[in-house]
Amino acid sequence: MALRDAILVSLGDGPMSGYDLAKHFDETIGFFWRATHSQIYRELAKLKDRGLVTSEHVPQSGRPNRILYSVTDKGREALLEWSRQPAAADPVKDDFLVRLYGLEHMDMDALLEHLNQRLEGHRERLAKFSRIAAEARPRTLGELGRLRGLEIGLRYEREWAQWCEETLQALSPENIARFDTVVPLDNKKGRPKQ
Amino acid sequence: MALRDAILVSLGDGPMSGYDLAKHFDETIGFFWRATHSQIYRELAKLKDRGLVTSEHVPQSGRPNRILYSVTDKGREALLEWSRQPAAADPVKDDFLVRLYGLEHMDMDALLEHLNQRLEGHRERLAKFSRIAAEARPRTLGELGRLRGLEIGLRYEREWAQWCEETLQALSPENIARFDTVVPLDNKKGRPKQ
DNA sequence: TGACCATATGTGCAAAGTGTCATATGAAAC
DNA sequence: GTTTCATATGACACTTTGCACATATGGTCA
Repeated sequence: MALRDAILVSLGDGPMSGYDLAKHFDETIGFFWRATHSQIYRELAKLKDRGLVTSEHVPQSGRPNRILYSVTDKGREALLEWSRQPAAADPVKDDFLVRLYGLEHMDMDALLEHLNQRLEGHRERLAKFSRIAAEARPRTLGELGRLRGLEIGLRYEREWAQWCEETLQALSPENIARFDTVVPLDNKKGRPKQ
Repeated sequence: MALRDAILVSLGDGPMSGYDLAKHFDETIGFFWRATHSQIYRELAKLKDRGLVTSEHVPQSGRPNRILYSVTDKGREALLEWSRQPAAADPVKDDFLVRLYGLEHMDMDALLEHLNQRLEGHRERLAKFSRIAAEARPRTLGELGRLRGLEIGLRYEREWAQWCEETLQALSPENIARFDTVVPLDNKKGRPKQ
């Protein structure tokens, strides 16, 4: 139940509406935790019921009114209590690695293409994170923590990018040629090319 | 919907029972994908309904009978088709990084303790993966793919371990002393020590 | 003898998460 | 003029996931 806490942490930066939070989850905190707007609105309703946040209606002209949420003392206490609980280690769940595990049964051309796409994504995020990290000058504890988060994101993207390059090399036609002597039974239809 | 495919890939190694698969998910494929036995049994039932696997009852003496599942041609086709679909990038979801983001609102002592625990886990898995990788001599495409999977696991654990060390350093009492001038309002009860 | 463990397959239920639709409005693009 | 976009909140259906429980049996250990 960490969506609750991800929201409370986000509201620590100041009052936000559900819409703001959804954007915040897409951008800032998005590397660590994801949530859709429907999930967020539902969770906000629960948080309000339990008294962890308060809401305030802000009329707007032209656009729909906003509902600004703020953390209460009870909410801050809940956060503190949460931080004492053991942190759930996030299990990696990766489609692509499952495919690699069953490499013999896959469409190799498609796999290489996906690998290239993936490499590109990792490179882009690596460049973005590097740029932000280079300019960071943490002055508060909060900023220090966020910089450490950025740092693991950076390492993560860097390693994945390098791994993609290595894997593209390892799975290049020249390199897999010698493995092709072992053709699995079920690939008679599956791999017409090469 | 990749649990389906993770099961089909696992069954590519040969017929297995639900119980076998659950163990397989705990051990071999566990770094990429996780599933509990209840999830697996339910998914197997669905797969059988759709004709992607067949089942065979194997009587045993003493223990409950096993039900061995095998992939059908239709199942192999489904796998191949799946491998052509874009691979879903796995969103990182990490309690601990959310806490770091809201570092000002957390219990620092507890956080440092969790960080140490985490470091230990990463080190253990790093050692384990290194050991396995050192002995690997891939002879088939499948083995090559599994080695590549192991390689990213290794890199992942290595970077996390290093990051934990760096972060422990960065959040050591000496280093955060100068940040302590900015004491958040809500920490009056939260951080009695230090 | 009784508790517990490993094997083996399942069900029930609640929580968590995803995707789509509904509603409302002004501004900009075509 | 009509579509589309950005803002803004919410309902609803659906799937996925995880936990606890149910059932069955033989072996091990205290």
